Amino acid sequence: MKKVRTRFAPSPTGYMHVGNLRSALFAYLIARHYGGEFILRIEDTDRSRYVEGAVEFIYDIFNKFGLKIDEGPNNEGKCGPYIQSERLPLYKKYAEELVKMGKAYYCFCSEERLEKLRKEAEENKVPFLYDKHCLKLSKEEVEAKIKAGIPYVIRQNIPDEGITEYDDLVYGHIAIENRLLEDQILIKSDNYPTYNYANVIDDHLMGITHVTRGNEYLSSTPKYLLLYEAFGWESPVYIHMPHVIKTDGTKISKRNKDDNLIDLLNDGYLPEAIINYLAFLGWSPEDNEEILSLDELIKKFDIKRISKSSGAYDVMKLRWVNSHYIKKLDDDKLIELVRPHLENTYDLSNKSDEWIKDLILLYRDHLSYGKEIIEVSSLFFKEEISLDQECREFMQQEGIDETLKIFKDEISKIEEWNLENINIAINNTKEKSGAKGKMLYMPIRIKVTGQMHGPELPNTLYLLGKDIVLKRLN
RNA sequence: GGCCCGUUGGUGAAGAGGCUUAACACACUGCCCUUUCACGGCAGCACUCAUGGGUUCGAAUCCCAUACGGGUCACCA
Repeated sequence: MKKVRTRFAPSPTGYMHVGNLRSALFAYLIARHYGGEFILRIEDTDRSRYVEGAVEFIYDIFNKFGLKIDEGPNNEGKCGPYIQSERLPLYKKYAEELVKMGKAYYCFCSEERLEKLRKEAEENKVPFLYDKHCLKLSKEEVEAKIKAGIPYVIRQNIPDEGITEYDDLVYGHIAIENRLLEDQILIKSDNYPTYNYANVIDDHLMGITHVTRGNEYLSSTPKYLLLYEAFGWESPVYIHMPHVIKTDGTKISKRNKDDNLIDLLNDGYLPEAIINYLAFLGWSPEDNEEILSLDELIKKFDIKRISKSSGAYDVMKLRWVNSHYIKKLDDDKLIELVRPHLENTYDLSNKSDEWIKDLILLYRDHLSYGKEIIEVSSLFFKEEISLDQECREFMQQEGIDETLKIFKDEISKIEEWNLENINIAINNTKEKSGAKGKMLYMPIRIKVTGQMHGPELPNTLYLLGKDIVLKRLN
C-alpha cells in the first residue's frame, strides 16, 4: 500500500476558526493513524486575499496545538514549492498538455458575453453553463487571437454525455451526469490557476492519497475526476466532511469570539482540550471515551465513523472538556494559565505571590477556562457586594441575624489570622448560636461573598483578610 | 429553479432489520456525599427517531414521495 499522505490547504487569510482547525485535524488524524504524512499547502491563487505573515501564522497555530507539519512552505520536502503562486509554470504546462489532448481549450469570451449568457439562463430559469463557444475555434484562429493579445482563459472540455461517479468514504456513492458540469476555467486570464484546477495538479504531484475537504465539493468532484482521467493519473480517495455550524444553525463567522482559535487560546482554553473537543465534531469513537489525548485520537480515528450531517460547535461542551484538562494541570501550569487574566483585570499590587497562588488554587475545581477566574473571583476585588433575590430570601430566615452577630464577634477576637483560628471561630459560632450545617455556613457565605455558591468557605475568608470580612459583616 | 447532500432530545451523538420499552456525554432538574460551596456519585429528562406511504412476521435502521435545512451552479477558495 502507498504511504498515506493528507494535506491541509488553506488560503492565506491570517485567520483560523474552530471549523478550520477541525478540518485540518481530521486530515492530520488520518495521516497519523496510518503512519503517513501531513502536508501544508498554501492556496493563494486569489491574489486579492493574501495577508502578510499568514504562513507563519498557520505554522504558529499548528505548533501551539501540537500538530506536526511534515512538509510545507517552511520545511520543504520533495514536492515543493508548497505555495501555489510559486508553482505557476507547472499549472500552465499541464493545462497546455490538456489542450493538446483536446481535454481543454482556449476561451476568449468577454465578460460581457458571459454576462449576457448568464442573464439569459436566469430568464429561462435554467442553470447557467458555458456554451462551449470557443471550442469551435480553429487552431489558426486561436493562435491569431493569442498573438493579437486578446485575453484568454483555458477551460476544461467536459463531455456532454455520460456519468462520472465515485465512492466517497463518508457519503458513499456519488454519481453526476456530465451534461450538468460546466466547462470550468482552469487557468484564469491573469495566468493564475483556479482553485479547482490547481488542487488536482498539486494533490497529484504531492502524492496526496486521501483528499479531505468540506462537503460543498461533493458535486464538483466529478470534474476533478475527469481531469485525473485525462492525465491518466490514479485518483485519490475522497473524504468529504460535514460542516461545523453553530448551535443556532448558522455558519461559523469570522467575528465571533467563541469561534476564533486565537481568542480561545487567549481566554485560557487549553490546546489539548480544543483538539479533543473538535475531534468529536463530526466523528465519534467506537467506545464511549470522551476525554482523549491526541495520541489516543490518532489510534482510534476511523474514517468510517465520520458522520454525514453537520455538527454544531457548542462552547458549553468545550468548557466541560476543558475543565477536565484544567483539573489535571499541575499547580505551576495552572497559575501560568490563570494569573495573566487576574493581572489584566484587577489591581494586584498589594497582593503577595503566595496570595495569588492560593486564590488560583482555591478555584481549580471551579474553572472551565482561564479567563473565567475574573468573574468567579470578583468577590475578592469588589468594594461593595450586593445580594440577589435568592440570597435576600435566604437571609430573611429566623435566627440568621443572631448567628452573624456571634460570628462577627468571634472573628474580631481572632489575633492571628489563619485557617485554624477561622475554623475555631466558625465552631464557636456553631456552639453559641445553635446553628449548624447550611444554616451556619450559608449566612456567612452570603454576607461575606454575596453569593450562594463559591469555593471552600474558611479558605475564602482567609484570603479575603480579617478587615474585609469584618467590614462585610457590618 | 436544476443537480448533490443531509434530517435521532436544547446540544454532541450511538445506532448499519429483531439484543432498543433509542446507549453515552454536555446542559438542565432532583437526591446523596460534604457541618457550607464545589468536586464526585445517583436519578429524571426523545411513549420515539422530520412527515406520509411502502417492503417485511418485524424498521430509527431498506425503498418511494413530501417537507425542511445545507451545498453547488464565479476568471472565490
